[in-house]
Amino acid sequence: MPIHHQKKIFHPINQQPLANFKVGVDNVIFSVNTAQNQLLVLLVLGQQEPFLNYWSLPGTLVCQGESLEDAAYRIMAEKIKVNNLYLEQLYTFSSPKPDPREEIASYGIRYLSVSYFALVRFEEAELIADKVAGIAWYPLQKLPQLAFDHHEIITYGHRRLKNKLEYSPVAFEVLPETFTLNDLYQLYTTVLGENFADYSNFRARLLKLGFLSDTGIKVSRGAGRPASLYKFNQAAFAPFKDKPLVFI
Amino acid sequence: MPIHHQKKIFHPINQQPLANFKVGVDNVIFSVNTAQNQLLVLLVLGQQEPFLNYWSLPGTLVCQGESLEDAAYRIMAEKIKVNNLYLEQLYTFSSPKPDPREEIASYGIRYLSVSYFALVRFEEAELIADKVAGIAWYPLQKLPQLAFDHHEIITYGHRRLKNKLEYSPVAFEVLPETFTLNDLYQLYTTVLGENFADYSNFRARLLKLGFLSDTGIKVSRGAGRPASLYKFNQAAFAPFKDKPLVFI
DNA sequence: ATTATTTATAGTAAATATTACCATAAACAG
DNA sequence: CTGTTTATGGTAATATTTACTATAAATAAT
Repeated sequence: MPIHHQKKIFHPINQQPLANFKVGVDNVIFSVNTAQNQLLVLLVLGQQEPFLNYWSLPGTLVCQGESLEDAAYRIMAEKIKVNNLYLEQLYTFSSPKPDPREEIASYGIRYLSVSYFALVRFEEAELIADKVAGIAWYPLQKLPQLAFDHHEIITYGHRRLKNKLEYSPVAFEVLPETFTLNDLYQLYTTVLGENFADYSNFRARLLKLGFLSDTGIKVSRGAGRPASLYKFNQAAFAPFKDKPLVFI
Repeated sequence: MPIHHQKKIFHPINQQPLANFKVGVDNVIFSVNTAQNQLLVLLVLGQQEPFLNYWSLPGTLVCQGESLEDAAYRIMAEKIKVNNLYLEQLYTFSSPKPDPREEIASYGIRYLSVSYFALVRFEEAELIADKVAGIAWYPLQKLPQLAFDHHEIITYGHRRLKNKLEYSPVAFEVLPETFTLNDLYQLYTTVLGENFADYSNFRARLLKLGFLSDTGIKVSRGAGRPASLYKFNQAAFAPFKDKPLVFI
């Protein structure tokens, strides 16, 4: 193994020694199973210490020449096959303690975790079980014990998802290409909870906005009148871009 | 100078060499001059390369044993004397290129900038000119040329400030302890632009919410009927906490 | 001193949006 | 067939938003 000599560097003003960091990226990947009305988070089972036998958020350490976003997209590519993808930075978590991984800790190197928040379509997402002891969608209500502060990160991600849902058309990143208005409604209730506008008013509001186009295709799911399949119309949404728009 | 031996560490999966980082914190500190209706950002004049003679956001490198938030508060304490303070994390910016500072770059160490967003009361904020070539409030509309991507960070911070103002009582962190309803209105127009509810409706809306208490004290500023000084009533605001509340 | 101007404050009527429902349509289940 | 279920369209009551008017209390001008 090559040895890398590195001078200890001091703060130019207060002369305190600077902390050395490795930077990791952890993704909170959400998806919604519309059939079962479940909000899901993707977790992986750690294959080595200190994550061994613990479920955790899919993450990676940032390599040379790689931006944070690069790393976040790399995680996505390594874990999931998907056509459509929404990704944004969530929050940066740091602890003043050194990294828990022995090899890194022994050099007093600290670990910084930049979390990203992602949405994928459940129906078209294919998990890649390569190189991990386990990978699975977990319902947000039934999370296992998680490594480190990953529970906190997920909570933070869920809050962001709720906000996004209310103020942006992010729902259509999570729904299949075509969906019924009930699918859309169920998505909102699963993510936001039960207490908002009733179905009838929700329908009226969304249709009035005019960026949902009826495909004319009807689907019947068990009993009841068949529902129309709708499509999100990107062009018709354009006028609302950057305008504060409340969906629910 | 002590020499610090450090093994080159590789990614456990893909065997790529990991990047080494120094982490910096940069604060976007906002304030509002209610008298002149100016939204201000605090800038410092760099005292050494590569910031020499460039205005930039007040920032620092994270020292050993210091959390990101610690560092952000340290910047505040070093630059400004203030009783009241609002601070939250903004965004983490990274470039895949090594740090531009020669000493750091020579070791292939990269620089990660975690930005924080702060609000202080202009009237009670006392700038500390210690150890810098210059420190000053700049109107957001008249920023000088800035070091690195600091312009981008400020733009991002301004967007966050606008959102905060619309959905949280953050205005009262920036206003003096007591203020007229017109002060409040001017703050909103300065930050958000002219195009929202007229003054009369703005007043009615805010007063109806019930968390502004009239101190009974009147102030006369030039011509016109004297205005009542109001106070933000933290207790009366409590019921609105965590509820989606649109102010404008 | 009187009148005009300025700013603060209160209020109101029309337009719009929200809410809680109801009625009917179109499927399935018995 | 008849009841049940889900989808869809609609309506009346209520609440909110918006544009605007009126009055009060100060300063500025004549």
